[in-house]
Amino acid sequence: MKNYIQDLNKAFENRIRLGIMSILMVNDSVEFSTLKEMLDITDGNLASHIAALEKIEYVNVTKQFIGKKPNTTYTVTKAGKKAFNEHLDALEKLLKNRD
Amino acid sequence: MKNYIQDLNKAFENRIRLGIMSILMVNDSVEFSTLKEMLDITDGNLASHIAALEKIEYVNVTKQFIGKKPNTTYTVTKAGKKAFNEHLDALEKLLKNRD
DNA sequence: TAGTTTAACTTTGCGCTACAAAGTACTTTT
DNA sequence: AAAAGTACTTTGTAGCGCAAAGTTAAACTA
Repeated sequence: MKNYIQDLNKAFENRIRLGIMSILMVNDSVEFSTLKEMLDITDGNLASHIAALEKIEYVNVTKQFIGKKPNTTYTVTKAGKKAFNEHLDALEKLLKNRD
Repeated sequence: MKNYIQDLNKAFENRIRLGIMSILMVNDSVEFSTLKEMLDITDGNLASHIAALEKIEYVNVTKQFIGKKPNTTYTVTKAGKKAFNEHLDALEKLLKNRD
């Protein structure tokens, strides 16, 4: 049996980061507040997980003003998409393995 | 968007426990040493993860002697199978979600 | 214009987790 | 008698996850 466990990405082990990525993969751009609501977590917690994904360059941040309000949106980077897809492939193989 | 994140099982968040379960799901009974080799981790680490799965009754342990050697084998319980399948369902839904 | 609110953080602090390494118990092999 | 094998348990450390509180800057509010 090949060891697909090694191919799982540590960055996506946490459920919240898994959630962030799965949302960003199917939405071009998502706001901080939207993510916060979807995931139902505290803003601090979200910020720290996003920061982790930003640091490894899986997620891009865009800060702007919409009207008078600050607005932060996130997108997944090319590297992030690749890494996430590889993670899903590894997951799939791991779980379908029947040696 | 329904929050499938909540349906993910904390017990399976760790990659090693995910690996243990995925192996036990498709093999009736697996030895300690086999698991250790397949997962390529230290025996202490494996023992502690197995202990966690045992404690919540997702895994059964059987100790016996084969010839002169002690032999410990593990099987997944009914509850373990159910929990793992539910976890996989949640994963699938989370990742396929396109709202 | 002082005080409150909103958005998006950052910092703090604590409890929990993961892991390697070392120690243990019992047995077998040398 | 000593070494090795099986399956742990214990120890110690570093890191993580999270809520809560603190921060910044701009914007309404009285």
